[in-house]
Formats: sequence, structure tokens, C-alpha cells
Amino acid sequence: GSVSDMLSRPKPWSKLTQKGREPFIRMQLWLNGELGQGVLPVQGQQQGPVLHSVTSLQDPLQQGCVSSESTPKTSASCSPAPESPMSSSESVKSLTELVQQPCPPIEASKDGKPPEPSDPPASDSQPATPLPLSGHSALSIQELVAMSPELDTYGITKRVKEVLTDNNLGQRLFGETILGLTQGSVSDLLARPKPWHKLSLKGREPFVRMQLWLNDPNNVEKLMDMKRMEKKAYMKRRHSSVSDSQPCEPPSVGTEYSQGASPQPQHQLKKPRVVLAPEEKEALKRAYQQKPYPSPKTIEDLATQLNLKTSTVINWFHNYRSRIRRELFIEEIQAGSQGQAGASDSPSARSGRAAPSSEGDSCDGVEATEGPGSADTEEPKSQGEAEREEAPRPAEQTEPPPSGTPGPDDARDDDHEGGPAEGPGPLSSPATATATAAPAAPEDAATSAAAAPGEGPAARSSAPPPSSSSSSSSSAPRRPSSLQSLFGLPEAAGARDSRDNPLRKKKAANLNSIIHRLEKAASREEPIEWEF
DNA sequence: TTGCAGTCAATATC
DNA sequence: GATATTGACTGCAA
Repeated sequence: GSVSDMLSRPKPWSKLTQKGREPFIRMQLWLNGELGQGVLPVQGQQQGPVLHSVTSLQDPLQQGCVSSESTPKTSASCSPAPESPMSSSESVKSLTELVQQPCPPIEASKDGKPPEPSDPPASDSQPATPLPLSGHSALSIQELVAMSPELDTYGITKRVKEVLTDNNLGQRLFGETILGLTQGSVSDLLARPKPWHKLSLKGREPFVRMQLWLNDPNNVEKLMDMKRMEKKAYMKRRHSSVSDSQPCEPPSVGTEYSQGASPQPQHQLKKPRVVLAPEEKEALKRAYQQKPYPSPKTIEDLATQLNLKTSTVINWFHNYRSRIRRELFIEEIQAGSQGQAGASDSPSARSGRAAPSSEGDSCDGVEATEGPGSADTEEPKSQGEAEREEAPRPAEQTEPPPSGTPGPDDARDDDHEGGPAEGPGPLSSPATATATAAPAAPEDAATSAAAAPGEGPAARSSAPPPSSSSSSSSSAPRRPSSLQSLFGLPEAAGARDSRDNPLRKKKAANLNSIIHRLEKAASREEPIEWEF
């Protein structure tokens, strides 16, 4: 009955749960001839002949660092964990193993040729990107991902960073040959990996690829080879182009990659990249603080006031929200590890509000999320801001607007025809102020607060924290076997602590004052609602 | 339609 | 030159 149903009404892949995908993977394997004629275990029966026999195979994914939730953490969590309790279905795991030989991820084909550089991009757009694995089966990466146990994304990226830096391998090369991603994406991924459970299937792909790569004993060697070949090719091209007196196309960034079909698109005038001025960003951030989910009208107002396209404003909000969210993930992780070390705030407590530490900056997101309370970067005004904002709408402001789950309701703009824009609000000022160079009168705390940070070096010295913290950790101790060593590197934690303490104090003070005000407000207005 | 995830690719920064 | 940042885009889901 199930089979009939499945065959006649298959659900789209994306709608299937991991479990639900299992039969399709089996079918695919069967179609590929991978499963032979062995008797597959049905449902609860774990080990049919075929699967049973393969459980002894090495599972490259399992070799890697499987995250704590899924693996009984032993001191050497990177060792194969055949007994992992993780999988809801052992059989899937077995399939994973079946599919995953210790495979060299780099070499694409047996013909000795390295994967054609153009491969990754080309195949990338395909629905089922074939892994550049010479490995055993033609299983697509998606299938591997679907079957993969939970991976420790932080551990993986950390190790990858280590390997890359230790061997002087670039992100671009790694990204393009191993992950099929561009340098920027790789950088982002390595610096701010999301936890496995927050990743979509697609988002897990690169991590699976990384894990496979890490498990490849010849990974570095192969990448080195690639590097050499790239260099050779580049030299060749240069020479030939020089001798041919070619107008020497710029040493294409992607080297031999890409350019699949785009030597000419250069002609069609490219849209110049929009670069938002600091003041504009400040204004947007302030708008965000008020309404992380501005209404179309607000967006339009914003766009008008800042003289930007509405799409730019929309994009900015999307990007900002999602980047803040990512920062928060990291904060949570870091906080978690810190918490273990005896840090004060519990992760659960912080997950609600913005995580304090990455001190806003690169993650001004965090700062923004935290709203006025965050203080870190703008301590001086934070009080004022807090006053201005907390008092009127305590609930909204204390709450972490965006955080993991967009709690649109609390901050969404919808109605308020006036929206945040009503009143000059935070938005209007900077733009106009910039224009006039003379920041309008102290319209409100927020405005002035934003104006200042715009120029103040203190606020501007934002970028480093999160990434630097992560990178610092990358140079820290090795052996990312256990969760602690992955996330809570003693050194790193120590460094953080010493650096954060003053900030923490400030924050604590700030929070206290906010709480205090909230309580006051609560006692005045709606005591019941504030019961919590 | 809206929001999000993931990514690209231009640009900034180191 | 390598890496980080970020505006824009695509595809998907609710």
C-alpha cells in the first residue's frame, strides 16, 4: 500500500522529511544498481543483508566531527561512531555508509584530468549536483546530504580553516574546486557557519562536501596540485595572450573557471553596485530598530528619504535580518560554550534577545537587535535611546525583534500608517543631515545617537569582532574533537572573557536600567501583562 | 506576496 | 593577492 501510494503520488523531494526520503533514496540506489538484489530491511528491521554488510565500511561523514547531539561524545568524537544513536533509522545511516567510500572529493574523473574548472559552476545550477567524487556511486550530493548524520558545522569549518591556512591554500581555490562556491561565499561560510539543524538541505551541502574533503587523506595534496595546475594554466595563458598580443583579457578572477558563457556580457552595461553611505546605513539600522519588518509604506518612505530605490531598502532589510540571525546563531554557540565555562547568561535566556557579545559591529546586527539596550557600541547614548524607546513600547523593544524566529508581530509595521516614518523619526535625519552636513537639531535621541556613531570611530570600528573572534579561535588549539574544543576553546574563551568583561558589565547595567524602566512602566500601565 | 536561505560578485579591507 | 563585507538575485515555502 505504501509503495503504491508512493509510486503514484510521490511527494516532491523538498516536501519530504528525512525519513520520507529514505524510500526514494532506496529506489534511486536500486535504479543505480547499487543495492543489488539484497533484501532490504523493512521499517524497523535494521540490518538486511546488504546494508548489514556495508556497515563495516568506513563512513567518511561519520569519521568527521559529528555534533554532540547526534553522537555520544567520547573524547574522540571524530572517530567513527558506528553506534551513534543519532539516526532515527540505522538503515539510512547504513546507506550513507554504502554511498560513502573513503572518497577523494576532488578528482572528478578517472581520466586523470582534474575537474574541469567550469564544472562546478555549470553543475551547480543543476538540480542534482553530482559531487565531484570519484567515489563509488553516482549519488548526488543531495542524497548524501539527506543521508548525512548531523554534522558539527563549527568543527568542520574550523578544521577546514586550519587546513587551508596551514597549507597556504586559498578560499577561492577551495571554494571553486571543492565546494562549487565563490570565494565570498566560502569566506562567509567559514566565518559564520550555521548550526546544522538550522540549515536547509541545500545549506548543508557545503558542509558535507567539506567533511568529505577533510576525510580525504589526500585532500591537501590534491588541492595543491590544483593550485599548481592553475598557476601553470595562468602562466600559459599569459604567455600566449602576450604573444598573441591579445588584448589580454584580465587574468580572469575565477581563473579558468566560470566564464562558461560570459565573455561578452561585460558589454551589456553592468549595473553599478550600490554602496550605501554610512549615514544611510545608520538610518536604515535605526529604522530597523524600530521596525525590523517595515511596511511597504515605510519602506517607501525610507527609500524616499534616503534617496534609495525601494528595492534597495527591501534588500537591505532582508539582508540585515538574515545576517543578524546568523550572528545570533554564532553568539548562541559561543555563549553556550561560555556558559559551560560558567558564564552568566544562559543560552536559552539569550536566545531570546540578541546575543550580547559579538558586540555589534560587524554584527551591528546584534546591536540593532538588541536595540537600545545593547549599549556596546554606543554606550553614551544607549541610555538616552533606551529611554526614548523602551518607555513607550517596552515589550517590543526588549524583545529581540528578529532573532531566530522572526517575531514579526512584535515589531512589524503593518498598520501604523505613519509607521516608523511618522515623525521624522530616526530615518529622516541622517540622510538629510548628511546632505546638509549639519545634523538637524536634536530631534530625538535616536537620531543624534545614530548620527554620532556614523562618524564616531568607536562605533565604526565595528567589523572585526565576530569574524576575528572566530578566526582567533581557528588558530587556537587543535583537535576539535569534542564540543568543548570546538566551540569553547579555552584560549579563545579566555580571550573573549577578558575582552568582554567590561562590556558585559556595561550591558548588565544597561539591561538593569531597562528592566527597571520596564518595571516602572509596567506598574503604571499593565501590570498583569508584565507579570512575567 | 512576503520572508527567508543560499549564493554571487563587486568592492573594501587586510 | 587573499579575505571580508554586502547589495542583489534566485528559488522556495507559507
